[in-house]
Amino acid sequence: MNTQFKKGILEICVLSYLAEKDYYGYELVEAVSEHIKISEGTVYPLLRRFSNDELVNTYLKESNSGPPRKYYHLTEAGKKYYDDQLNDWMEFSNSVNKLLRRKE
Amino acid sequence: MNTQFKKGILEICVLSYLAEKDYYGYELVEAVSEHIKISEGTVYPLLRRFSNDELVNTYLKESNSGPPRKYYHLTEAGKKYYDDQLNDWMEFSNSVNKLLRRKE
DNA sequence: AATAATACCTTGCATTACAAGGTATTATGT
DNA sequence: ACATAATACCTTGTAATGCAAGGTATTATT
Repeated sequence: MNTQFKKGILEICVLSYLAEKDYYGYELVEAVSEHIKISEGTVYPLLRRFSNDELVNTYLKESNSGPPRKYYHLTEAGKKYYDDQLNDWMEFSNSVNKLLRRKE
Repeated sequence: MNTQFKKGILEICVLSYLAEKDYYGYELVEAVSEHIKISEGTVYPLLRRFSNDELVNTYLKESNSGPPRKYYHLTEAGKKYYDDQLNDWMEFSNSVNKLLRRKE
């Protein structure tokens, strides 16, 4: 799959899950990857950015089957950012589809 | 509009026009920009790549209202590449939409 | 003669995804 | 007990692409 297509979209995908409930990083990799392959090397830096921009806050939680997990919780700013990005994406993909179907 | 969204897609947009008829660079900027803003600094390097990969061939034609125009013509390889890219894009955007609507 | 419009082009920057590497903990197989 | 796999975190360097900002040259307009 064309890697370039993913630019900017994987961010929305991750936010979409975080809008539902708190996730830890590894869990997000698996969840998103059910639909679109995303790498750990993509997710962790992305979550770090969210954290720096205060779109999420984080907390650690012990696991009984492995190392401790770092959970990410969407802030109000994060929810707003998600809504905005989602709107932009819808507009964008509509524009692309209109362009591609302009001959009909 | 989020610049990242455009990565890889503008290529398909340009190909979509070239699949119809021969265009010159400046004309492509205007045509695509009716739907999605694309810069000259994007189009010319992109067309250069197409040319290097032999997805297009080019010819010059005088204009009676300005400098000569460099036209781009899609090769057979270019058509195939366009079809493939279009398929990938459809698959990709379907996957994204499925992910975003998974809760319904 | 000066400005705008057309048409071509390049350089350097910003952004993001990923492969490939690493560390540490717990589970499983032998 | 020991080795391997699975889980879970992380970083570094590379590749790709879009764009702003610059440039050149031709023709049209004022």
